[in-house]
Amino acid sequence: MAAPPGVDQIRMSPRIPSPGMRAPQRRRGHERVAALLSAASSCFVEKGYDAATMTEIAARAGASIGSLYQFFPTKEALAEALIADHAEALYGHMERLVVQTPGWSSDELAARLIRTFADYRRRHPSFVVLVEAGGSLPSMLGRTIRHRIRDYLSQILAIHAPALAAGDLRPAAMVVQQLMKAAVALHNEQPASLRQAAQTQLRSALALYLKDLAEQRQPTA
Amino acid sequence: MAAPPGVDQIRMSPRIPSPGMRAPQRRRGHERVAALLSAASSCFVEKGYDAATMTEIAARAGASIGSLYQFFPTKEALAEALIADHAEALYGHMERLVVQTPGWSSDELAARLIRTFADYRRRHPSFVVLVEAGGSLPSMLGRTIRHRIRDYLSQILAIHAPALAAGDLRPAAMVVQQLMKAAVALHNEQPASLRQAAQTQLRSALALYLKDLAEQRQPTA
Amino acid sequence: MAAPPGVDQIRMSPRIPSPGMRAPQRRRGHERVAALLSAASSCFVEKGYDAATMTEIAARAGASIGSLYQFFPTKEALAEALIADHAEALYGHMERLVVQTPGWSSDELAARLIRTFADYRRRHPSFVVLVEAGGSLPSMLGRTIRHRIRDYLSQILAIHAPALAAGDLRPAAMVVQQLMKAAVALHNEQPASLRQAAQTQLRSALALYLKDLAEQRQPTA
Amino acid sequence: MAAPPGVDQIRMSPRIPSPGMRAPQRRRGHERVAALLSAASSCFVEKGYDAATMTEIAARAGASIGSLYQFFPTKEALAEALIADHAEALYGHMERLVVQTPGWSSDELAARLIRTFADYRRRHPSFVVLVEAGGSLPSMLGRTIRHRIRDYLSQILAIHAPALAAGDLRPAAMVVQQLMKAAVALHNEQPASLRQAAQTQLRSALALYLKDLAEQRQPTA
DNA sequence: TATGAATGAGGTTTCATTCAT
DNA sequence: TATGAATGAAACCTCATTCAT
Repeated sequence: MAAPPGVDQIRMSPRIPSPGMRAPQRRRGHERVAALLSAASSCFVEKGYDAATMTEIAARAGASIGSLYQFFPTKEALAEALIADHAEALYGHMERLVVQTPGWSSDELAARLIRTFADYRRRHPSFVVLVEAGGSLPSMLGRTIRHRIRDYLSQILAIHAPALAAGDLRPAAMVVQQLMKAAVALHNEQPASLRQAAQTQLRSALALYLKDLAEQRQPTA
Repeated sequence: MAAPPGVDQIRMSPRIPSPGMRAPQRRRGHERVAALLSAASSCFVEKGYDAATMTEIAARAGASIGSLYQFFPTKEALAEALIADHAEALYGHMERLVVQTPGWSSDELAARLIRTFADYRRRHPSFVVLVEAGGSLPSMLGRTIRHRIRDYLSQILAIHAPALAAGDLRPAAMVVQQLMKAAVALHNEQPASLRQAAQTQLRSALALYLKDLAEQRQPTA
Repeated sequence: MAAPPGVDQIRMSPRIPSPGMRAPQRRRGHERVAALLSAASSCFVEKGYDAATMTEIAARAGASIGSLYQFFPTKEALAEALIADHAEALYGHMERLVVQTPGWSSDELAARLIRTFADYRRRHPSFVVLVEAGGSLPSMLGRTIRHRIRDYLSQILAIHAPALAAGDLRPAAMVVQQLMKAAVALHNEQPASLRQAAQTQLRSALALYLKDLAEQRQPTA
Repeated sequence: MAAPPGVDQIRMSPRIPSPGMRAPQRRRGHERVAALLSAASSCFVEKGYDAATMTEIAARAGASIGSLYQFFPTKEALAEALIADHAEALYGHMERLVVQTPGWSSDELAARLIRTFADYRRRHPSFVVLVEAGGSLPSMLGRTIRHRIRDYLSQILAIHAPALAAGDLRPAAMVVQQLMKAAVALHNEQPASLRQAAQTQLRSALALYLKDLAEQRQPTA
């Protein structure tokens, strides 16, 4: 189930057309779009949003530049289509986590959260690149997604630490979110042994924090 | 003592020229270099490394494009000079922290670490932009600095958690480093009340982790 | 059949794309490429390789600068495409000379050689400029072509002076090649009467040399 | 007596100031000028007239750019000063040849001519570069020098071939001049064995031509 | 629809030359 | 006089985007 390196897993099934993207009408069109998104993804990962060029993306997809613009009217639209695709997948993961949270200890929850995000980042490397892309990609999508992820995390925390004051929910979710980013960032570290040790440590830090949240104010009850 | 928004604090005293930068030799030159670095810093912060243009940087510094290139032969050299300057300041902070660590509890250490990094990021916003800049800024400096910061954190942990197994030192330092990045990232969040609550939570998470490290294996003693 | 002054004769038929040049694929593209090569040729002749600018070449061809770079990714590639075209023509002339050599006296051979080169230079003025261009055009093509021309001359000499020692063939060819360069250079001289007289003299010098080569060691036979 | 490679032999003795060059007033100035000319010479040889930069020339001479412009108000003036110096040396050689011509056979004359020019080019490599420099160096000096050399050659031919019709003198001188250029060009050829063989051949061609000139119309007398 | 050609503003960088100290 | 800073026109080249076939 591993993706070829540098190529994100993009849904090839009929997609909800993102805004700014013309919906392909036929089978042939779908293949094109998938190839274009895949090419875009690997370009963005390898060179970053700014340095990736529409011409090269088209070439890598075996398409002409005109063809690329037929489906994605701007570079930004292309990036946003990718982000939207990736976000959809991430939302799915989060929803599954929310459902499963009730049965988990802090240790288990910590492990699942970190594994989910680390795996996601391995499978969707371009997501990170695009969401972190500086002022050059002036999309609001990143912000929206971050907030939605934060919502999922809030739900999870509400389940895991039911006694937590309502006002502490979002700040805690923000911290957990940052720890997820950390888990993702650690994936770049070399050598592998160090990376794994660090990930173990991070899991431990997260577990401690989650346990603390879960125990908070419970004596009050 | 706060810097004007978007303008990093740049040393105006005679600088150690970074590699690739031509050193000014007259007073006029030093002033120019300071103005150029300051202009560069704000441009990079506002637009990111790629989108910032040499032309605008020169204009903002009230200099001609030729003047800019007199001292910084490439855009990359300019960015690296900035990074090097900022890194020097950061090293200074870290050294002070190392010295002070012995007297601190986990709570105090967590608070100091987070405050140091959050303040630093407020004073040197361009540092973050440049160190995180993607493939477009192909400098190795970021890597070097990250490793050196990690060294400082290892020292701090060795003092704070003397019983920690030597092999766990660096992984733990990596985790702390990621938490510092988190503290820095939280500085962008709005509104302020949420940001402060999140920072409190982060401090708590870090304190828990540090305490856990400090207590580890101590029963053995 | 004379070309307009300063404009080389460029093949308008589908060209073999030189290395580094993107091949046009539509009719419009072929016309563009021909216009661009022609404009480049006259610019190079008038100003030399260094002083000719891509901007002016594009303008002279009635194309935008982007169009120029679409087909020739660098100034050097443009020059090399020109050189390669011209070289092809020159090789054709040389092959015809080789075939005809057997029937000629030294006087005739001298006249034909000189006429061939002088005519060629009148029709392909940019060839000379580009092949002699100094370090600024770091192409290896010039070298290659020079050697190949020398090979043709060696063949001609082997036919014309069959008794010549094999080891003397290439040195003699080099001398003949230099005399060809001289014939080409004389084309710049003014006034015309002087030029013609000089060319007559040069023909005579070449004829003497060829005759001497042809007679060499023949008593041995 | 060999010059360091790549550095022309420039007169260090008080020089006749070229037009456009301010005469240095004192000893110190002379050294400066000599260093600057030497640096310029090697730069021009290595990179060609266009690619050589005033900044690098100054740096190589251990001088500041301001200092360079103190003595040579433009790049062109610098090149012309160099040319003028070299030309002076060449004129000296030619004058000595003229004086010695009467005693020489055609073979000897050919050998002497070729040796003179080949040696000269080895000692003054920048002369060739500058005189051949294309439209970028719009000096008339090259033309003037070429004509003066042609005059010397005419004198030599008048002595060596006294029966030659007056109208044939200059055309013949032009041909000899081209052969000298050939001798100079052959100096670049590799390997050395081939170069020497070619030079022998060239000497033979020149000798044949000179002998022919000398014998011409003599039966008439 | 698909393709490749066309566009041109704008980016980085160079360098001869001038100027102020 | 000597130095290094300042200048800015202009060079090469890129690339998102549009157009014509």
